Amino acid sequence: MGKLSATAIVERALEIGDTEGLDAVTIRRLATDLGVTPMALYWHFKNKEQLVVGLADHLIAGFAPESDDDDRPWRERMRDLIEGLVRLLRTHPCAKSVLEQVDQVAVPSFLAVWDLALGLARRAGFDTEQSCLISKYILQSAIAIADAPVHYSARYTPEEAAEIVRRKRVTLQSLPADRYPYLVEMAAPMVGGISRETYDTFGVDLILSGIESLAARR
Amino acid sequence: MGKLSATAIVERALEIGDTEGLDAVTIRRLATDLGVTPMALYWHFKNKEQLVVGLADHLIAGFAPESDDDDRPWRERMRDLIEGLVRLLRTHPCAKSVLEQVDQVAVPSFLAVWDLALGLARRAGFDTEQSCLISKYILQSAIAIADAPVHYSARYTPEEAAEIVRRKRVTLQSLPADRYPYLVEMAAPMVGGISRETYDTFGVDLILSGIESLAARR
DNA sequence: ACCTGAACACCGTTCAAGT
DNA sequence: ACCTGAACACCGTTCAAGT
Repeated sequence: MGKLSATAIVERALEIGDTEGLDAVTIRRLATDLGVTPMALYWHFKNKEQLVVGLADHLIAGFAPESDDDDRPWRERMRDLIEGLVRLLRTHPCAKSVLEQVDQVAVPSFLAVWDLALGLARRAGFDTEQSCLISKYILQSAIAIADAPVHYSARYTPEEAAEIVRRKRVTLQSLPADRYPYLVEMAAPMVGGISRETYDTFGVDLILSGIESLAARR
Repeated sequence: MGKLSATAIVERALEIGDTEGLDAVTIRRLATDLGVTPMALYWHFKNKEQLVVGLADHLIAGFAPESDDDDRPWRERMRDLIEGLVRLLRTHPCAKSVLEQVDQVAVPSFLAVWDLALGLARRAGFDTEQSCLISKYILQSAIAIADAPVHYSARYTPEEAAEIVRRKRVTLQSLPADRYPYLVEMAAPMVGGISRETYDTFGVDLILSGIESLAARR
């Protein structure tokens, strides 16, 4: 049989993480779900930190940055990269937590993304320090764009999700309007009512145009 | 005497968080540090989640966004906001984790920052949805800028910090240069050798110029 | 090679009780 | 109002042992 394997563990962990949050992904929970003893997991992963590395690697490997023989201009390739990150973060609700918690240097596929971003930034004309900063900036701002709260779908039924959004909106709307005038006014979009177009195209434009306008200055 | 108080707990928690990481901030650890029983903390905070809310509120209240009677153009005010966030994240190594973990809607001073950002975005000419996205984007990209690994100083002696940076650099440099050419080449700045000027001025410019160039389009 | 059993040192939290 | 004691249900992890 060989029921247990590293990928089986990772896949179940992502299921739990996406539906119940990364905090619910625990060695013991994983073990009972897989019909096995908690200690069985320690043969496949040295410890929990390495499990999270496995999760991150699995997630990022899914949207593999295209190969080296890509002759398109850096703007297009960088847009692809950012859009890929945003899509990843949208598809997997727990990707944000995973990428925040993991030691990124330990994740091979993450290093590949990093390297790609560095190369593109260099090609755009930035120096080494600036390129380093830009490559971190790309991931972090992709998180900002993808972080719109549309993730309830995996975790709840549509009715439950609507109820949660409603409650959050009411919370914001019942704040003192003299102290937080804009929050009260914009409670609805703030809490999840943003259109796909706004955060997919406007959001990516926001990131890219900053990079482009600084690239033009050198 | 009244040794124990909410602010005393928060201050000790921030000391631990900044020097040993937020994971080290535990109810029980906090209690022994403060010479008290773990359960004593539950009188001051309903649970650990509320403690983290307290941490976030304390952190953000420290750099209070200026009052309403500020007639300067939105660019300047937004630059101040971003610089303040970056400074906060630099001063407190654990601020990043705190802001990532906390339920931001529950933090009063965070709502004030959010409201300010929303107002400035509206003034820049963005619509409601775009303004919501921008206000999230500002915090997240500030994290990207501030996240350069200069934080070891609080946790280690200068010699230890140098040793850690050296080891990380060696790790990057010993990667296969054919797969990660740029990472290997830029290992040194990537791991902490970025100059203050690059991430303080270039980084803030990066964020602002994206917003400005999109604002100009409408 | 792959998994189990028992045990250890840690968590957050509740609930009744003290002053 | 403010804190303690004892207990509960969870963690991750080690170590020796099984097949």
